[in-house]
Amino acid sequence: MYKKLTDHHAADHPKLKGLRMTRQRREVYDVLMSHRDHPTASEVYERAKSNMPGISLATVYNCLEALVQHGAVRQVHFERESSRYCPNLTAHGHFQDEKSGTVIDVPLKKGANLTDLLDLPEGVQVNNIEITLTGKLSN
Amino acid sequence: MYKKLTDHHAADHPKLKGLRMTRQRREVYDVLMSHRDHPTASEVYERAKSNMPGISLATVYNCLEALVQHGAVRQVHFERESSRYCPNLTAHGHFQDEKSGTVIDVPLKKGANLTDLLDLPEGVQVNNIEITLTGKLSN
DNA sequence: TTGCACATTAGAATCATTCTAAATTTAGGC
DNA sequence: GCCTAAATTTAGAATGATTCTAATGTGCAA
Repeated sequence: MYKKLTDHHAADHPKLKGLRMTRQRREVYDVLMSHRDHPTASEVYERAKSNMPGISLATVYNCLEALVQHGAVRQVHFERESSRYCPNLTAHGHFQDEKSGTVIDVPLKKGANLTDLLDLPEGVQVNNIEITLTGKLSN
Repeated sequence: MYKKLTDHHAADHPKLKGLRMTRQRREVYDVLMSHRDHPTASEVYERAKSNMPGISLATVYNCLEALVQHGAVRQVHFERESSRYCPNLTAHGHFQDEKSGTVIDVPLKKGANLTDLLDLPEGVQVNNIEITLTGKLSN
């Protein structure tokens, strides 16, 4: 007998409709929702193992990809570092401190529309935007 | 006898002051300035070889890094694809067509200041900004 | 409850990039 | 022009994140 998959979890988010809900995907999603920092796949793997010791790294990659595909989670990239994962679905960018590597969300100001600033060619359809800043967090 | 390094080249750009100018760095910089698309290191390598058959891929990586370090060239990243290199030093973002992979510059509108849109914490020092868009180029 | 399309898994494979250590070259001082 | 120290180039090995493979397991619609 397995744990019933209908128990309440963070994973009951509307964005997850249509995604086959396995224990592993639920666990990976719960890890992202509960920490809300910007973990890499390996960090998600380490955290997921504490609840689910048998989960594999390949599965963590698979689950993260499925969640990204379904728009439940966003991928964040700095240079060519490991991808990081962010469950914040509002319009925002990311700032990384050069010294510590810490990543924080950078909200867009209310009513701000990035594409207003950009001189895009006619007729392009934009599906994804990433805004990444790096620098020093002065504290 | 080598080709004199004082011959006129695209590489005489002011941003190159203070950078020891080797034949290889000059060649790599010339490749970037003359095509102005957004080649990967391997693409730069292929192009550089036609003028300088003995150049190595490791050297192309080294030269690109030196140019980026000196602010003469910028690195552009889409997801975790190979880094691409861009000699356009004005404030701009990049758009990648999902089908062809083509990358184009996206200028910021005149007078636009990205950080006006962002809700940055007090006292952060921003050293680099990347704006990357992906989608479909409808033509 | 069952069937099967889809998921998970361990380990191998891939591939961009960095590292290593030896040979070469640059730029500056004479 | 020549010499030297320090920086650069080079081929090939190493690294490391991610993806692939093929065998096993499972969610869920009927």
